[in-house]
Amino acid sequence: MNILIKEFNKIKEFYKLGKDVQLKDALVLLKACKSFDYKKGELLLKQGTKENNIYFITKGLVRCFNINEKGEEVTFQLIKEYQLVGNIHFILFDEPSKFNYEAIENLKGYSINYNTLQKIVSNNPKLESNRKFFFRKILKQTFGRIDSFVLLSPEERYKKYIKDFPGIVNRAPDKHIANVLGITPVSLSRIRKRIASKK
Amino acid sequence: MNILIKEFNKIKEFYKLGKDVQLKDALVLLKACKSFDYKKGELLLKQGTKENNIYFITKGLVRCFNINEKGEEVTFQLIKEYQLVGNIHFILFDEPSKFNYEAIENLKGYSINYNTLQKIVSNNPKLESNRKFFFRKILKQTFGRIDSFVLLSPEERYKKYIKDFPGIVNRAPDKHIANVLGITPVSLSRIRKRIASKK
DNA sequence: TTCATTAATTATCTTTTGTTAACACCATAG
DNA sequence: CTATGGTGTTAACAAAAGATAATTAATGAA
Repeated sequence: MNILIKEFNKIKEFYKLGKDVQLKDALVLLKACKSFDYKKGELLLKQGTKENNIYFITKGLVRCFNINEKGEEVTFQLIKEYQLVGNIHFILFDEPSKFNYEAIENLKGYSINYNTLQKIVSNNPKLESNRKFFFRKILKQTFGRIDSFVLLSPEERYKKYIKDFPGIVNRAPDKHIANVLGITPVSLSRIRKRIASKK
Repeated sequence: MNILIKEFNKIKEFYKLGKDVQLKDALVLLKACKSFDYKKGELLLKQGTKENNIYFITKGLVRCFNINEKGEEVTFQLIKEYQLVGNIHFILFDEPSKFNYEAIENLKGYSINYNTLQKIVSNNPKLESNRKFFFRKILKQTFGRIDSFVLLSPEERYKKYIKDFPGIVNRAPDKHIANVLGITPVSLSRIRKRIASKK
C-alpha cells in the first residue's frame, strides 16, 4: 500500500494532475491494472499493430523506435520511470503504431487495456476531468522538443537534453541518444569531446 | 449562409471532425463569433500576455514568432486558411504566450473568446465530443514535425514542407520559412539552388 | 518614377556534420 | 581463457551549414 501511495504521487507530480484527485479516486483504476515484468530486450508494443495496452513504468527504461524502409532503427524517444507507454498512433489517430517499444533495461510496472481504462475514467468524474492533464503533458513535451530543434544547435540541444532528462544519457547507448537529438552517433561523440575540452 | 456552409465544411475536413456534427450544431458557436479584419503587419496576440481569443482564419496568413533575449525574431510556424490561432501556452499550460501572432497578409476570419467557446461547447454534447479532434490534429502536426527533425536532413525537410504545405513558400519570406525548418536563410537559399541544379 | 529599405542570393571562409572505416573497449557465451 | 559481437572513439575526407559581408533583386513609400 505504501508503495502505491508513492507511485500515485509520482504520477500526480509528473502529469501535474489536479490537487483534488485523491488516491481513492485512482484506486479504481489501479485495481484494474495488472503488474508486469519485462526482461531487457523484450518488446512491449510492435510497429504496425493496433495493440491497445497502456504501460505505466515504475522501474526501467523503454526505447521507442521506428524501423524505416532501409531496415534501419531510428530511436524517437526514451521513456523512463513514472511515465506512460502507449500506442499513441492507435489511440490518438486510429492508425497502426509507427513505433516499436522495447525494454532496454529490465522493466517493472502496471498495465491496463486502453478500452478498460476509458470506461473506468468515463465513469469517474474526478478522473475524467483529469484526463486533459495527460494530453497537456504530452503536448508540452512535444512543443518543447520542436522548440529545441528550431532554436538550438545540436550541441545546445544535447546540453538541454541532459538537463531536462538527467541520468538518461548514462542509461542508454549513445546511438539512441543521437537519434533522439537528430544527429549521428559520431557527431554526438565529437560534441561530447568539444564540451569537455571547453572546461 | 452559403459561405458559412463552405467554411464549416473546411473546418470539418481540416480537423477531421466526426461525421455526425452538422452545421446546425456549429451554428450556436458561429453565432457567438464576431468577424475580424486585420491589416498586414498587425498583431493578433502578443508574447508575454494571457490574451484569450481564438481566431479562425478564412483568408490570409499568420506568422507565429518568438522574440528571444537577443531581440531576434524566430518564426515558429506559419498558419494559413481554415486553421485556428490561439494562445496555446495560456490555454494548455496556463502560462503567458511565448509567441507573437502577426498577420503577414491581410486577414479575415472569425474570433471568439476562449471562455465563451468553452461554455458553449460544454453545453452541447455533439460539440463536446468533437473537442478531442482539435487536440488530435495539433498533436499529429507536432509529432509529424518532430519526425521530420529526427529523420530528415534540412534538404529533405524543406521538400517535405513544400509538399505538406503547398503554396506557403510563395507567400512568406524565406527567412521565416528558414526558421520554421530550423536552418538559416542563407542555407535555405543554397538548398533551393542545389535542388534546382539536380533537375 | 525614384529613392530608400528590406529581402534574397552569392561569395568567402570557418565550423560542424555526415560517412566510412579502423581501432579500442567491454561484456558475455562458449 | 579466448572468441565474438556490440558499442564508443578517433581519423580522414567530403558535403553541408553557419557567419559575415557584398551584391543583386524586390518592395513600398514619397
